[in-house]
Amino acid sequence: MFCTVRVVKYWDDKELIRVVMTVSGDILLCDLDAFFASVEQLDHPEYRGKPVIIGGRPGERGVVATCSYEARKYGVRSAMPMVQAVKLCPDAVFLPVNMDRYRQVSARVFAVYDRFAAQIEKVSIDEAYLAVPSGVGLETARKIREAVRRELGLPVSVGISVNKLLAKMACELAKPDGLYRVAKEDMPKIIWPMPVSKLHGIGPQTKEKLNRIGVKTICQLAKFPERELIKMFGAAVGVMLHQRANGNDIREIQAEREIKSIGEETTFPKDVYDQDAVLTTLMDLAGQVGYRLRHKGLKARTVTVKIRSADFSTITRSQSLSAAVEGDGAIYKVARELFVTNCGQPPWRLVGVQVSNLDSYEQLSLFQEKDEKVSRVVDKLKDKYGMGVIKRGSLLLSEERKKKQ
DNA sequence: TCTGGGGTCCTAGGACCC
DNA sequence: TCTGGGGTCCTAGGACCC
Repeated sequence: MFCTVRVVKYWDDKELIRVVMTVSGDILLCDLDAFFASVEQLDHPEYRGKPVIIGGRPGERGVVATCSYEARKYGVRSAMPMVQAVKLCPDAVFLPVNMDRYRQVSARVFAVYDRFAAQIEKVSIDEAYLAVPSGVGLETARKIREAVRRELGLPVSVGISVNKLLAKMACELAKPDGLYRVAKEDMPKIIWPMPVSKLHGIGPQTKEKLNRIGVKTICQLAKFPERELIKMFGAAVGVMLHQRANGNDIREIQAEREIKSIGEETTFPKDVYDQDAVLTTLMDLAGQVGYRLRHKGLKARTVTVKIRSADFSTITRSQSLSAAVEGDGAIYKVARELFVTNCGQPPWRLVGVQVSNLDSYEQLSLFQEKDEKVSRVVDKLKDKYGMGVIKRGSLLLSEERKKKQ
């Protein structure tokens, strides 16, 4: 990036070698406020100023994906069960997730970011880190906020600091619709008094564990002996906690990120007792995963199924293959086998299919050719007529039933 | 009050090889 | 009869994030 200082520290002879890197230059975290809700309010002026809750259908299984700040006043939060959101704010506007539309708007926002920074890391549909030269962070943030507001009508909050962690935390302070800069020297005054749960990377479990040993604030964590943290959380996590509490973060801006896995899962509207019905869903999911895999020009060596029972207990079972696959049928074959041998007793609540160990595309073996040719024809139909046009699942399943008889 | 769906990274044990 | 050390891969689960 702009300037790098490395300090290599040997700790306890040879147990741990730590590298601390200071990167100079400003990091911005741009986060679109209540993104899905903001887009809906933009597209539907009648929703403006009202509590808007986006997620699963009220009354069915599902959670809140995003809600507008008006809804947050009632205590509604992301990831909250829909049933609870309805109770808290029954008069809200409830909307389903319209991901295609949000992706469209997101692309236009990122195009604006592109004009202001050479290095951009897309974190999610509504969040990105930008690297800009040292000293221009604040000015760039103002321009970005102004441009996104003027050109797209959306509020975006921006955190500015010297690394990703502090930029992220600055952004939390900036929300809603603001900007905030945290200098490294501000750590003790601004960040340290906060509870540990506010530190990016500390979730409910780690918070509880820390609280039990009397560590409640980020300041206490920063001053807690690192080797004790390593004993409690393992080397990687222990060091990470210690570094972050002290405001150190060596993660760089990654413009291109390699895809590690592709997965699809479904929670049934009602628990399912019929194994064949689950297998039909599994086949459908395998088809969706295969479609995305091939579209990225990838093949997978590992297939994983996820099975959640009615009592919410969840297991995953995976199998790695000697040769990478990309065909719907090949993925399904492994997933089916894994499901049948591990599914336990009905009813089931959720099934999922995931592929990992990804390789870029290579020559087909004769053995795989037929399945993959069929999958490609199906892809073309889906591209042309939409995802619902054809389901190989029903076709393959009926063949399976014939075999059984 | 029941708890989505898409991911990433880490841990830990076991197999296997040299 | 007691027993190495390092490395890599695989598997399962868990924590966390958006």
